[in-house]
Amino acid sequence: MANKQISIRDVAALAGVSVGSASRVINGAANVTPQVKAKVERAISALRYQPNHAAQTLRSRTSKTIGCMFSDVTNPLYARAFRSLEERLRRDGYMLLLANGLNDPQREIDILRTFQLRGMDGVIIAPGNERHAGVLDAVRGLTMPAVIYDRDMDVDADAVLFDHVNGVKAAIAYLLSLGHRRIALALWQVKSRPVRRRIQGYRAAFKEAGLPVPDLIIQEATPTSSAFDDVSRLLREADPPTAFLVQGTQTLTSTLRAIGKQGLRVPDDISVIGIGDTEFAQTYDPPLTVLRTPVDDVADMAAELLLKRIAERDGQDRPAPPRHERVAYELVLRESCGARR
Amino acid sequence: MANKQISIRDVAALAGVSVGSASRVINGAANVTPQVKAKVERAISALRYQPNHAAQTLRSRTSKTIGCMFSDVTNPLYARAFRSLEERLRRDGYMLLLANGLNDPQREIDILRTFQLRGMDGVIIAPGNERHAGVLDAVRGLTMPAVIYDRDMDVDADAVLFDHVNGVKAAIAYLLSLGHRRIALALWQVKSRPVRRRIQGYRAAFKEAGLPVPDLIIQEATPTSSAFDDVSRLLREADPPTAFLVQGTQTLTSTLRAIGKQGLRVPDDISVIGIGDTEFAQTYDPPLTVLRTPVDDVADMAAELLLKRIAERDGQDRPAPPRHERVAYELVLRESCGARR
DNA sequence: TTGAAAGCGCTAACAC
DNA sequence: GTGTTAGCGCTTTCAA
Repeated sequence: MANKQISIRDVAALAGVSVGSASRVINGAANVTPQVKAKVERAISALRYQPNHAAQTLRSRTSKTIGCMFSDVTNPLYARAFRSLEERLRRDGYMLLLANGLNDPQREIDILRTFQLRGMDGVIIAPGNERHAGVLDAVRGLTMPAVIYDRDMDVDADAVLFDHVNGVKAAIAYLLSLGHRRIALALWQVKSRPVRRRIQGYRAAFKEAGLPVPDLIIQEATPTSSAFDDVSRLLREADPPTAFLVQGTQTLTSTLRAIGKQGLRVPDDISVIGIGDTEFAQTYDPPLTVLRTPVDDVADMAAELLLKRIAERDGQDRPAPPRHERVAYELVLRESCGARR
Repeated sequence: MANKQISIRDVAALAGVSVGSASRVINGAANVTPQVKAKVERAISALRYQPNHAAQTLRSRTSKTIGCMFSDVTNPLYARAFRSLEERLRRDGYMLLLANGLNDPQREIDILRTFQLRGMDGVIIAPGNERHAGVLDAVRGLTMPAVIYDRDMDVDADAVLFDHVNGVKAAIAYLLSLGHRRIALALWQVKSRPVRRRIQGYRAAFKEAGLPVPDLIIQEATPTSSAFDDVSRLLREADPPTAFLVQGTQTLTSTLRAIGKQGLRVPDDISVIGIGDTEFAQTYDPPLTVLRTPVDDVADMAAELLLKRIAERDGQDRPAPPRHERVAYELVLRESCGARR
C-alpha cells in the first residue's frame, strides 16, 4: 500500500533529466544517450517505479489487451484455444480479457460493446449467435482488428475456420468403405457453424456416394444435456444405425454408455468415430478413431492474423482485404471402427 | 473507424450543459435534475458517445477489472471456477483478465506484476508455486485486494480453501469400513496445497483408525502424463491394492484403463473413488463414487470476498483482518465401491 | 539528443 | 443542482 504513486516525474527528477527523456527510456526509444539511459534506469529501480497503465493507454491509444469471447471456456476445446492464444500473444506483451458468451445474444452484444468501450487492441471472437442481427451489428461496430473464430459471419474481418465439411465427408466415406450405410450423426442443438457445416458434410458424403441420406441426425437440446436417451431409442428401432459419428466429449460419453447398455460392443457391433481428439478418446477401450480438430494450430493462426492486423493498422492507406484461413481435420484411425456385420 | 473520438465535451456542448453535469449523468450521480439527465442522454445517443475507459480509469483509479491467475484453464476445474467468477463479477460490472501460470514461477511472477502494473481492482489467484520466495514476494507486492484460491500462502490476504484433509479422510474411512486396507492414493506430482493436504488426510485416516499407513501413494511426473504404468505395476505386485482414491479426470481415466487391462472389475475386484465429480464419473459404467469438490461454491465465495474487500477499501481506517473460507467435500456414493473380497 | 509543454478524456473538488 | 477547473500520469510534438 504505497502512500503515493510514484510518477514518471519523480523518476525524471531523481535522474536529473526531463520527463520526456524518462519516457523515452521507458519506451525504449532509439535516440537516448547511454548516460541518460543509465541514470533513468537507476532512478527507476531506486524508486521501484511502475508506469501507470491507464495513463499510457490514454495517451498512446493502445491498451496492449486483447478481448476473447468464446461461448464457454468450460468446453475443453475453447480452453485449449485460449491457452494457445495466450501463449502467442503474451510474447508480444498482450494480456487477454476473457468472456463467456454462453450462447446468449444479449450477453454477447454486451461483451462486444464492452470490448469496444474498453479499447481493446484487437479481439478474437466466436459468437454463438452468428446470424443474430444485434450480434452482427455489435461485431460490425468494432473499430479494432477482429478475428472471427470458426463462425460464418457476414462481416469485414479476418477469420480462422475449420474445414468441417471435408472432415466429416472423409469420416463418412471411411465408414461407407467399411460397408456401413446406417450411419448416425450426433451433434449439439446449437446451430452455429460447426454444427451446420458438419451436417452439410454428412449429407454431401452420402450424395457423392450416390446413396440416400439417412434420417439419423441426433441433435441434443443443449450442450450439457445427454444424448443417452436419443441414442438408446435409435438403437432399439427396427433398422438401427451400425455406426456413429459423434461430436464432443459429453455427447460421446453418453453415446458410448447407451451403446454399452444395449449390450452392444465397439467395434464388433457398432463403429464409432469421435469429433475432436481427447485423452478420453485415446485411453478408451478400445481407443477411439477420431476426427482430430487441430485447435492449437487454429488458435495460433488467429493470433498471427490479429497481430499482423494490429501491426498494419498504422501507416496503411487502405486496410488489406479480410483474410480467411482454413484448417483441415485429420482422421486418426484407431480401433473403434470395423466392417459392417 | 470514427474520424475522431467523441468526448464528454461534445456531449455537454450538444446537451447545452457543463461537462460536470454530463459526467454526473454518465456515472448515475444522485444530484441531477430529470431535465438535465434527459438532455444529456439524448446527446449521448445522438452522438453515439462512448466514454473512454482509460481516461475513466486514470482519473477514478478503478479499472473495473479483476485479474485471475490459475495454473491452467485447460483443467476443467479451473474452467468452471472461472465461469462462476465471471458470472458473479459481471453483475457488478467487472471484466476478467485471465492468465495461466502453468506452474512456472517466473511466469507467475510476471503475471502478478502485470496485474499490479495494470491496476486491477482485485485479483483471484492460485499460484502453482505457493512456497516460492519470488512468487510470495510478488503476491505481497500486490496493493489491491487479493483472494488466494486454495493455496497455503503466508500472506496477508483473504483465501478460499477446500477442506481436502477431512474430505479424503471421509473417503478413506468409508473404504476402511468396507474392509479395505490396501488403499492406493493417486495424485499429481505437483506439490501444491491440494496434493499436500490430500496426502495429509490419507495418512491421518489410517492413523486415526489405528492402522499402519500403506506405502501406496502414486504421484505422476506431470498432470498430463499417464498414471497407467504406475497403476499397472502396482496391480501386478504381490500384495496389490484393493481400492483406489484417484484425483483428476485424466489420472482417473488412466487408472480405470489399467484396472481393466489387468482383467479386474470395478467394484467386484477393485473399489474406486474419484476426487472431483464430472460427467465422466457420472456416466461411467459403473457410475463412480466420488468426492465432490464444490468448485462453483468456492468460486462464488472468492468473488464475494473480493467484492467485499473492494467495497471496504475506501473509508476504512484499518483493513479488516484476512478472512479464510473453508468448504467441505461431499462424498457422493454411487456404484464403484464394494466390500473387500 | 534533450527539454518544455500541450493535451489524451475524464472525474472530483469547489464555488456558485 | 450546476458550472468551472485542476489535474490523474503519460506520450508526443515542437524547439532548442
